Amino acid sequence: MAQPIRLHQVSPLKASCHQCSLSNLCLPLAVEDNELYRLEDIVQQGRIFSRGEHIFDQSTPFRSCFAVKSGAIKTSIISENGEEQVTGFFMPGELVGLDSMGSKNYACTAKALERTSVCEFPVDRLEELTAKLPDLQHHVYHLMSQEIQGSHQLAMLLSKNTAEERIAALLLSLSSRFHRRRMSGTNFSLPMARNDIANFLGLAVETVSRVFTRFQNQGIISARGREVELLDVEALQTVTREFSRQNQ
Amino acid sequence: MAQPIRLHQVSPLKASCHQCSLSNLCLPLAVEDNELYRLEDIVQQGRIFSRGEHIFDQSTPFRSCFAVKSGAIKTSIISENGEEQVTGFFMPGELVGLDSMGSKNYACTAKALERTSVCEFPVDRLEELTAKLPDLQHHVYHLMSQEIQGSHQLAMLLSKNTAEERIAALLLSLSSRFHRRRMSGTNFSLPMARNDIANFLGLAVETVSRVFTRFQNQGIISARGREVELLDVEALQTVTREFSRQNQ
DNA sequence: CGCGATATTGATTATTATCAAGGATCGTGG
DNA sequence: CCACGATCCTTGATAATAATCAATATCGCG
Repeated sequence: MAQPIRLHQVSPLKASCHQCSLSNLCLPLAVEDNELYRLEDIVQQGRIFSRGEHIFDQSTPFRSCFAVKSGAIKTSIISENGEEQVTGFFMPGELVGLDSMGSKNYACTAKALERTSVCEFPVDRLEELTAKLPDLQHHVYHLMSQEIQGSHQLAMLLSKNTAEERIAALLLSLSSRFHRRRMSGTNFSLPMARNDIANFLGLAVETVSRVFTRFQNQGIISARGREVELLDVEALQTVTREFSRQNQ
Repeated sequence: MAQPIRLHQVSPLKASCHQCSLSNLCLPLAVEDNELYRLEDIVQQGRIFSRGEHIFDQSTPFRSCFAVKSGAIKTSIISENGEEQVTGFFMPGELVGLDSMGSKNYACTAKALERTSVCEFPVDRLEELTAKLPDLQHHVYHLMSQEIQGSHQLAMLLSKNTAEERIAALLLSLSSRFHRRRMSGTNFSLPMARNDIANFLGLAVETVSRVFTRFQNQGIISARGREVELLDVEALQTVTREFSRQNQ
């Protein structure tokens, strides 16, 4: 039983999911230890992208999903007229490209927000593997449904909430995602520019700026550029719920 | 080979995908004829829901996906404060519940907009079957990714487009979905109330009403209640692209 | 036929976009 | 290491789209 595992680990091109600190967030989460070699077998050792580089481009042939190992990625769709909509931010341990599963071409463009390393899962191999490992298949379904749900939440945010509520929600989301990686949930560095935040939340950059300063004046956060400190998480949570108070 | 098929078809509780007029839109689309019995084997003959009835409720245990056979369904999520967001409309041939795949509970509530019949696919059996039929697995991935993409498009619509553009886009979407079923794409009956349209598109009901009358005055559509006729499809398409013109 | 739910229309308000300008920060090359 | 340009961020003034408030009209159903 141990033999085949070793055999696969020796290849320098294969990632070692066993040793990855993100294995409890990423796909290995759904794979038994003694089956992990099968995942390692299809993973391609990640390239490193520097800030601004594209991991993949919308409408080019869909080949792989990518797990973020370090850094951060933003995905966006471009409409026929060239209008961009940021559809998501992806942090270490998160899987990019699920919105293209089962499609011929990538449904969006993925861009590194900072120096970013990724693990690559070729989809043909991934589909083969999910057919063999029910738990992995279940997990992929789960991740995809999570992405649908997240997108629905975003739609809700966009159509029902004020600028302050949207930004509070984003800050809290980032906070919990940092926290999950055992990093500070109150003191972190935003991987994205104000512009990306604005686009993602359906706001103008100026509005984002104004809300940041308003939150600072209220002592809820402290921000210098991309460095953010959440001084009053409860207040932020209140802001996201504020809407409901007024309406009931 | 023909024997097992017959054997399964005789059960009165099993749906006959073979004979279903929607088999080219629904899951059978991805299953070979000689494997179709396996799908029929897990399908539960659809119940019929009258207008307003719930097919399933958010936060109750996730058991099944449902294919719409006739009628129409709306899905919506309710936030902690009771705020509702309509997340989608489902027409015959479309699959409801994918946003809950891999989850313990339903992620949304599904409600019949009119008298609606459905086919039920229990997820445990469906997951088993997708593991055995690679084409079906691929198709489910495809449908889920389509739902992610649709949701991203909605986010784009909500954050970047005017009321007129949003409504034009919805009308065109419905038109093409009717057309796909070989029904008129220019003369149909809206399955949902103005309220649902408004909620889905992030608008106030009054705004929806106003846009409808504006479109009528411009001779683009003709509407009496839920009966709609698209008089000038090109004009509608122009409206959805109007935004781009102005910005470049 | 009548009631409640749904839809339309009008007047006013408010949130956020847009326009405009200045200030900070970053990265690069001299 | 500093200077430069470019990008990014902030702040202010004004404008516009759609929400809200309010009232009436119509539809659908029992």
